[in-house]
Formats: sequence, structure tokens, C-alpha cells
Amino acid sequence: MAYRETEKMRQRKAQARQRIIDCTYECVANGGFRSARITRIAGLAGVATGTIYRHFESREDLFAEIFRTATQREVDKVAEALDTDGNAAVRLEAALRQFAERALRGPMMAWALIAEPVDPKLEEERLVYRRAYAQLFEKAIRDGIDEGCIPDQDARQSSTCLVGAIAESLVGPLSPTLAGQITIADIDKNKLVDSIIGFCMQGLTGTRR
Amino acid sequence: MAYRETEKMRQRKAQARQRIIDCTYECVANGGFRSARITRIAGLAGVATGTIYRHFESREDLFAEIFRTATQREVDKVAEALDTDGNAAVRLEAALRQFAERALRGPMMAWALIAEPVDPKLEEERLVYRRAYAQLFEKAIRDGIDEGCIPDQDARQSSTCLVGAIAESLVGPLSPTLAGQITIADIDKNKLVDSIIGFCMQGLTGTRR
DNA sequence: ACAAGAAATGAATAATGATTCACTACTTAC
DNA sequence: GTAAGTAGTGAATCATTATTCATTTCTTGT
Repeated sequence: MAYRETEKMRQRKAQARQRIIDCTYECVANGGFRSARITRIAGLAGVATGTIYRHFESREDLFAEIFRTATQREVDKVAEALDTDGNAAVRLEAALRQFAERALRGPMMAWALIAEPVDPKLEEERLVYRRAYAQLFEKAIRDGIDEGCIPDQDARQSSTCLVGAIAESLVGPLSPTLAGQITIADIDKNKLVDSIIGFCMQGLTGTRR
Repeated sequence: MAYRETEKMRQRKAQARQRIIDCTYECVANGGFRSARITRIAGLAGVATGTIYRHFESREDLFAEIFRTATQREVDKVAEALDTDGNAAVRLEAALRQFAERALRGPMMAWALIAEPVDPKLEEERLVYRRAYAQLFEKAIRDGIDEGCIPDQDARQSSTCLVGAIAESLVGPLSPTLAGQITIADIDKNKLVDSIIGFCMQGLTGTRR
């Protein structure tokens, strides 16, 4: 016998894999999934196109992993914002703000995750993550109902509406056609976020603050 | 001289064009834009593929026309619902209901118009029509504010949230992966529509009814 | 240094459908 | 009936990229 996979090799491979992931991420954050070509990713990562396929089944698979990682990061941030002190309404407001503000800070990636037309497999992932957000919100709404700071309602339905309202409000500002040309001032961003949240909180609680 | 385009010919051409449109519509209503192949459309319409291109610049163009027509029909229905008697809140509620109920009645087409991943050109059309809905709602909200039945708020922002909340609430039920298998009972539909509207109206007015 | 294997390479291939265009079949005016 | 011009045809072409795989390069244990 001769060659045996060694720790050093395992690490080197893991490194290459990570570099591919990072470069894909960069490509997507730069122009969305559609414009992220395998050849370009390989070029950036400093490997041959064939090498990509030693690390990932297919382009779809690679993208799915990027999508999951990127979205999970966002979901976690929202979960974090929900897991602080204060009553449920306050915490929900913080979470909604977190969601919107982060999206506006990385608009192209946010657009890719929320609104870019993608292949069916990614679209499926997207539905999963929209549900994940909705479930976080749903839980908080239930808490709020128990606490008495949110009136009784169909928590599941309301959570879906929250996700939709935020996503829709962001799609316009995030769309690359617009976003490429227009730069959104910080003041506008704050105003945007405030008014989205105003609507959402009133939808939940019946009052704006 | 010899051949001159005559009325009869003009009509025949218009007929063929219409047949192509109808068949495309049928294809889309059946499986969305992605699965609507030119060859299939041509087959259904009883013409050669080349003939399609004597009537439309490109597949994209044909689809854009279908998209516009189909969406305009929906927008008109919503406008109609908004143009009845009653105060603005009541009319808005009727309009939201119209939107949601019609979508649930033709789920595949609604999905294609609202949520199917489509090419950039169609995606642009979609943004235009989402704005069209939002503008209708926005106008009604302003009316409501003037009338005093809706509290003062950022009408534009609220209208966007309405569109998003409804669209998001429908995406799940409309998604072909699910919708193909599960059939939504009328009772469920009614409950769904009621709870969407409950959230939306509270978002607008601060009360559920 | 060498043999046995694994990883990397990237030019060639494959797959998918939209689109073209040289040709045929019609229509019209005379 | 015929010439002039238009509409219709559909097999062949084209364009685009992801994916493959025969070959080369690198690693390892002896």
C-alpha cells in the first residue's frame, strides 16, 4: 500500500472547500445566484472547474449550501433579538428591526435570499427559511398573547403576514435594478424601517407603539 | 403590383395571434411559465414554432404580454371591488378579499403571477404590477384617512405591507409542490382569507373589524 | 526512489430549448 | 392564369453553461 488520507490532506481539502464556499458567497453577494458562474467561482477560488465537483455534487448543491448558511445566519440573528428582556411586543419589534436593518445593510445578498428568481431547488430552501422566520415570530406572538401584551389572534397567520410585509417592503429598495443606481440614505432607511414596523406592530397589537 | 394585405387576412392573422395567446395562457395556467415551451404552445395552437415568431419578438415578449394581460385582469377586479359603496375600510376589506379569493380559485396562474421564479424581464413586469396593486390600496387608505375611518399613517408603506402580507400568505397554499397534492377545502380557504384580512385590517385600522 | 493511489486539471462534451431562415404554400390584383 | 408579395413551416442552428473524464500532478508509505 502507499497513499493514505492524512490529517494534513484532510485539512487542505477542507480549506479548498471553504475557499470555494467563500468565493461563491462573494459572487452571490455581488450579483445574486444567477450571475454566479461556476467558472468564475473556480477562478476566484484558484481551482479548476472540475475541482468544484470534487467538493459538491452540483452547482445547485453548492448554491443550496450557500443559501442555507447565509439564511441560517440571518435567522439566528432574529432569534437572538427575540431572546432578550422585555415583553413579547418589544422583543418582536426588535426582531423585525434586526431583520430589516440587516437586509438593508447587505442589499444584494438580501435580495438574492428573499426575492431573486432562483431554480426550484433553491426556491424550496427559500420556503423552508421563510417558514423558519415565521415560526420564530409565531412563538413570540403566542408568548405575547399569554403575557397579555398582544391580543388573541391566529399567531401562525399573523407571523406569515409579518414575513410578507417586511419582505415586500424590502423588495423594492433591494431590487438590483433600482438599488444599483439609487443609494438609500441612512435617514431614509430608518424611516423605512420605522414605518414597516409601525404597520406590523399595529397589525399585531392594534396600536402603533 | 399584386398582393395587398386585406381585411380578411388581417383578421386571420389576429385570430392566429389570439390562439397563440390563449394556448400560452393555458400552458401557464397549467404549469407556470417555466414549463411553457414554445414547441408545446405551437403544437396546441396548431401552428409551427416559426409562426410564433411572426407574431412575437421572442418567448420573453410573448410571456410578458400574457403576464400583463393576466395581471391587469386581476388588478381591474381589485379596482372594481374598491369602487363600490361604503367607507374606505369596508371597501379595502372587500378588495383584499377579492384578491385572495381569486388567487385561490386559480392557484397555478396566481402562483405564476405572484411567486414563480421568472426571467428578469418578467420579474420587472411583476414589480410593476405589485406597485399597481399597492397604488390602488394606497389611494383607498388615503381616502380612509380623510374619511376618518382609518388612522393617519404612511399610506404608501401600509399599502406595500398589505400586498406583501397577502402574497406571502398565499405563497404557501399556492405553491405547486404542495398545491399539486393537497386540495384546499373551501372551508379552509374561507378561514385563511378571513385571518389574512383580520391581520391586514388591524394593521390599517387598529381593530379587527 | 518507487509504486500505489488520490486529487486536480480544463478542454471537450452534453443537454436544453429558443431562434433562424431557406423554402413552400397561399393570397391578391390584374 | 400569372406575377408579386406575404404568411407559414420546421429541421437545422446557435448559444449558453454545467458537467465529465482522460490525463497530469501530487502524496504517502516503504
